[in-house]
Amino acid sequence: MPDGSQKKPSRIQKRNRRVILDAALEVFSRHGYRGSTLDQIATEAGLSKPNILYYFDGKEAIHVELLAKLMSEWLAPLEEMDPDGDPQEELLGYITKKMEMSRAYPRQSRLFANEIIQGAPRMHPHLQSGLKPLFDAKCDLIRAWMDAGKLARMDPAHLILSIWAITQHYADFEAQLQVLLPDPQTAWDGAENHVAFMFRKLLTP
Amino acid sequence: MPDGSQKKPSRIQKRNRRVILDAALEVFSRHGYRGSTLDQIATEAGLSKPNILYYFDGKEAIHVELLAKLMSEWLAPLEEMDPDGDPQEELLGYITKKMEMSRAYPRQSRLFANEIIQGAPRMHPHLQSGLKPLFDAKCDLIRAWMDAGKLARMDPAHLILSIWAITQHYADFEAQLQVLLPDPQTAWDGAENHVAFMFRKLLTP
DNA sequence: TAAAATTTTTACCATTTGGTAAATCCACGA
DNA sequence: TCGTGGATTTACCAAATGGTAAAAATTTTA
Repeated sequence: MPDGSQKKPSRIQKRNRRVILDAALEVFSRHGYRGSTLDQIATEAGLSKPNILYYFDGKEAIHVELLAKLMSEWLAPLEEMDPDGDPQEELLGYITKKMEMSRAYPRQSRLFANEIIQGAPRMHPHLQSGLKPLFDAKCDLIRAWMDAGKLARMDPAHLILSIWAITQHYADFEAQLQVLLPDPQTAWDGAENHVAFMFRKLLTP
Repeated sequence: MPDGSQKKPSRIQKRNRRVILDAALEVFSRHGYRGSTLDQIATEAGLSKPNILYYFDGKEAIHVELLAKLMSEWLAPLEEMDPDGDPQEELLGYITKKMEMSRAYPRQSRLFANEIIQGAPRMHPHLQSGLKPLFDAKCDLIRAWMDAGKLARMDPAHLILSIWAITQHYADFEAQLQVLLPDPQTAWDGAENHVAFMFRKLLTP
């Protein structure tokens, strides 16, 4: 009796939960929570709808699990920013990593964007308890770097927000990009170059 | 017999179409196309569902009309960028105007974001025919400014994309912002300052 | 003011949606 | 190999959804 149980998951259980979550990510990231249906997810997963409800307590449970997973994966690179490293290299490294994530995992980025645009109804607690403390800590770190004269002085909070804005944009607005910059390879290379150039110039004291 | 007809609209017709479009903007911008229902729009508009279908051909027709309106309003400030003005002031003026629009009309911004994130199914032609030519023209203009040594050299396309990314972010991710920067007044002032500072430094040769 | 036209409501409908109960299938250890 | 518990399907619901037909109410016009 799976869904939210605590027993050790069997091989088939692990496989199907993974398949379902992957299908759900595909669907939710495109249509948002309310715009997605269990039937779509079931079709995408190659399973029947009741079969999906055998593994998860319901539509919302799947969404919540995806968001929780997203949160930890998405925050990791920010956590890794080293207070003892070179400030500019640490920040630029973070920016590069975020760009790579946008390119490699656009679905996660869109899942997050959808949730936030819709007012973060299911993610609000996670933002408060997970994101906020880390955000504040990193703002302090960046401010300290600026105080030490290692970075140009500016508002650390808005600096981080700009980084998120630009890196996420390339994932979330892919459809627009494909119209404006038809060759994806050139577009991504150009994007990474531009973003690195932009923030290097901005951060240099 | 309204909906898509051509006769001169009566006073009551104009008022109700406006009320419906405003309600639809509220709902679509929050939940996306598929996540929104006619009942929600009807409630928000203070009209009955059949009454709404008396004024519009259907759910999709409302959405399409909103997107068309959005397109022209959103492109105007970009069009106004004057080739004969001072390059830095023109670009910074555009950026400021976009920030003001994000603050004043976050619903339009979210409507657009939702549509693009979902793959631009209804807006793709508009992007191709409306946005793309203007985008290319402004890229050429900016490149010419750079060639004249008036702006730091960089990829004009990605410069414009960065501007859009950051200005839209403040509208679309309002829910996140409210967690990270709880005082809205301070947040917006800080945002406008930061964005102006950032792009001034970036653009200065 | 009465007829004509427009606007709104009432009463539906077919389909979709999230979800359930029970029957059936199937893998695997004794 | 056979029984047992986990996995899957079948057959359903009740509610929600986009939409329609026609009656009723209201406004405009002659």
